[in-house]
Amino acid sequence: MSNSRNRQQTEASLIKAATQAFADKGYEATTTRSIADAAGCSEALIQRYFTGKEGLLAAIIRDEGANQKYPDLVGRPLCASLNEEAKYILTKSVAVFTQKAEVMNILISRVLVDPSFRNYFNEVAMRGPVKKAIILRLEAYVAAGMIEKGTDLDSAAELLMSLNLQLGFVHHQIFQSEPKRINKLIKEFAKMFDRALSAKHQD
Amino acid sequence: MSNSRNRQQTEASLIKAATQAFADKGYEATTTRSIADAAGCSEALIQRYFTGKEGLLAAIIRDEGANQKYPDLVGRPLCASLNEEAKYILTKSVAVFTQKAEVMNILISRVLVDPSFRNYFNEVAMRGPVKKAIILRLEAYVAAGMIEKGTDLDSAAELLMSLNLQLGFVHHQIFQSEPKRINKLIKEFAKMFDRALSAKHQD
Amino acid sequence: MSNSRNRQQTEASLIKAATQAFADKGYEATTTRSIADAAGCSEALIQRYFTGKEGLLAAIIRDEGANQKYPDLVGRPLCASLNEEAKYILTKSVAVFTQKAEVMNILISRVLVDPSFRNYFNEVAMRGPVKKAIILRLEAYVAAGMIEKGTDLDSAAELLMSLNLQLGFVHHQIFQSEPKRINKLIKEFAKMFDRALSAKHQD
Amino acid sequence: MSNSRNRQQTEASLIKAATQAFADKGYEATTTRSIADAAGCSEALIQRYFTGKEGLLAAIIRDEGANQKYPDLVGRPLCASLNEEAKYILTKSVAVFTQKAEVMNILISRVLVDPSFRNYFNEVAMRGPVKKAIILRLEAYVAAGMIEKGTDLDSAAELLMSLNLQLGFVHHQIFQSEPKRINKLIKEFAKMFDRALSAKHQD
DNA sequence: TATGAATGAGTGTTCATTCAT
DNA sequence: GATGAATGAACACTCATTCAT
Repeated sequence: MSNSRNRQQTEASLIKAATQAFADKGYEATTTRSIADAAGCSEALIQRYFTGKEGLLAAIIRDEGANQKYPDLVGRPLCASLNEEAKYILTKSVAVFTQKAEVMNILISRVLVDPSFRNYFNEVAMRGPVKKAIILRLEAYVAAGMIEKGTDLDSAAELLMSLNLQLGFVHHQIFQSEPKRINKLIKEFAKMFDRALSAKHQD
Repeated sequence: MSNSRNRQQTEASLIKAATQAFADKGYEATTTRSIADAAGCSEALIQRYFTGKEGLLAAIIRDEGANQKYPDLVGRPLCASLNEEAKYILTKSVAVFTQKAEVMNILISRVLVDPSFRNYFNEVAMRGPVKKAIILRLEAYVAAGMIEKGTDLDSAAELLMSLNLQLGFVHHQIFQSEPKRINKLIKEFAKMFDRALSAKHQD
Repeated sequence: MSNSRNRQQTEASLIKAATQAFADKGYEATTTRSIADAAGCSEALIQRYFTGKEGLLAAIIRDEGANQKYPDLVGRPLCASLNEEAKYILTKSVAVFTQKAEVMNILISRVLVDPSFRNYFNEVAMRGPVKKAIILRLEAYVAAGMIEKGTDLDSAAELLMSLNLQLGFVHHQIFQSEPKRINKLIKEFAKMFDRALSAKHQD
Repeated sequence: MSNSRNRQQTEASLIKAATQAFADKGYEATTTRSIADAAGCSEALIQRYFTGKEGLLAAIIRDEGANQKYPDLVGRPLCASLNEEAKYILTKSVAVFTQKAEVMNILISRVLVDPSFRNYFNEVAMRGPVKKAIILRLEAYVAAGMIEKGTDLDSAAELLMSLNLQLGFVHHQIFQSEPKRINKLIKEFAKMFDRALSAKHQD
């Protein structure tokens, strides 16, 4: 790792080490020295490559944003039921939170402390695009007559995102609930979501 | 203010000042000096009274736990509908989050960073007692035949708590959504909750 | 010196140590660590008492300005000749430069590097008051008929100050010329000054 | 600019950039990186070509010494009066200070801080040769009967050099007095110099 | 040869904490 | 009991320099 004379590789090492450390101990409690040690390079490179600790944090989030894609939410054929759709979205969400656990932790903990992160978190990083994609999806179900007319889709999307947060962050990350428990909740949440939104069948 | 020879009063001043500061800037970014200045006393008293910065944080959370009560969740007569019940609980929750905004912020941001706070957060401070109260409440509605039989009450409680978090913390605290918007969400969430849980009427 | 629990004394120690160090090695090459060591106290006190290295420099100069007095230039009876007056002023100037050698060195070397010091040096610290005093003095000699009419007193004052600098700073400080040599120069400078300014006697 | 494969050209660029920077901000406050940037080449070349920052400073001064010439002080015919001679020398001096402003600034500010520069400044770079030239010149005026017998020429030369410093450095460089003001001072200084040294006419 | 990646010693500064008064 | 003087370990960051390529 060390002295590799490969800037991109060194930058990647630093980002990886910093991501881990920030997620574990928090941004403030992490020292640049410990990051450099973990990355196997000199502390000064944090200054040179990222113009300091704060720039390294920014790079982590920027990187994450660049990699973030929600392709499979939009382009999929409709499910046979809202239950299945909800199950899919919640499962996906937990998977995303799992995969990006560290960055998620960093982002959320910064949002609590640094007001300038709020907008980013809300509009750019997490909620904005996800919410839009969910609403588009629900509109398709409305068009297919599967969602009760007059349902407020914005609120329905908020409800789904609320469940996403509950499962993917609160349960998975914070309480580290077991997969079995989480799957049970996904199943039940999906069932309730279905009942709450599905168009009532007429006899 | 200082030299008041009144330990209890000074302790209270310190706790109040620290609560504000920790909530605003985060625990790590808050200096003991700024706390002492705001409290109008000497920095050394933080050491003497609370054995340091960390002890002051502990005292804040201990204090909060001592004051925490959920009296009106349990002893109330049942509502006429689940919609009204949900509206009541969600409104109450937003109010509680509003009232205890600072401590909530501190607690949640510590949970993200310090594993030792997780248990406290889960079992003692927030979720444990609230969840139990909600489940008790829902059981009463089951007994009254207002909730569809076979509904998983634990999951239903989780759903309500998820909405609590979404409204009281994510919207109210983080995004600082306007009351109008929050009330709209409460109304729609309650409607969906009602449809998801209510026993189906037989003709 | 150390742990004296006497703030004023500690501040004085720091100022003394810093004055010596700044004069010897220059402001930039002096570390706050070395100053604190020399003063026998903790480095952190430089921050607390003077808000940093720069504040310590400012305090040194402020202190010097506060102590600076030119009482004997103005209130003295006129000398019997301009030669004696010049001798007096030049001797005095060398003495002042000798006494305030360190601060002089610091001030002048900062003037060369930091534009914000120029005004202070010119108007406040050195030239302004001294020049005014000299001109007042020369005017008295004009009134006494001892200075040739039509002599430009401003230029004459500049000449004297130039000689002051040459003797007190260039010779004494920089080249560290021996006292004997400096006294010889004082004598000759005074003689030339006398010839340059004295009113011509009419036969 | 870079990769020019022309060592001499690159060396010259570095010297020029460093001269400017050292004069503007001082030696210590100037970083090798900023010099390399301004010179349009790599930082490492400062090490290779000049064995480091200090060597670059030495090269600047060495270069200056090599270029320094005072040809027109010696070989000129005598002026009609000492007034004119002084005017010539002072004007010349201001011009030289103006032209070599950067190196002058560097040299003088180093003299204040680094004892090893003192000898160089005194004997080699500035005073030695200039003073000798002035004395030679004054001796010619003595021989021509234009300077009062018994005048100490060494002191007279010191006086002239003092005025040189006052005008060329203190006024022009430090206080940045306007040309008008400087010319006025030259005229008055020359007048006083003339009166101080000129042989008295016998009737 | 010239570059830029990399470094380590050292910078001023911060801050929770200790202790004499 | 309360203060403020004092501290030391740690902090992010700087910079002239080294060295593989």
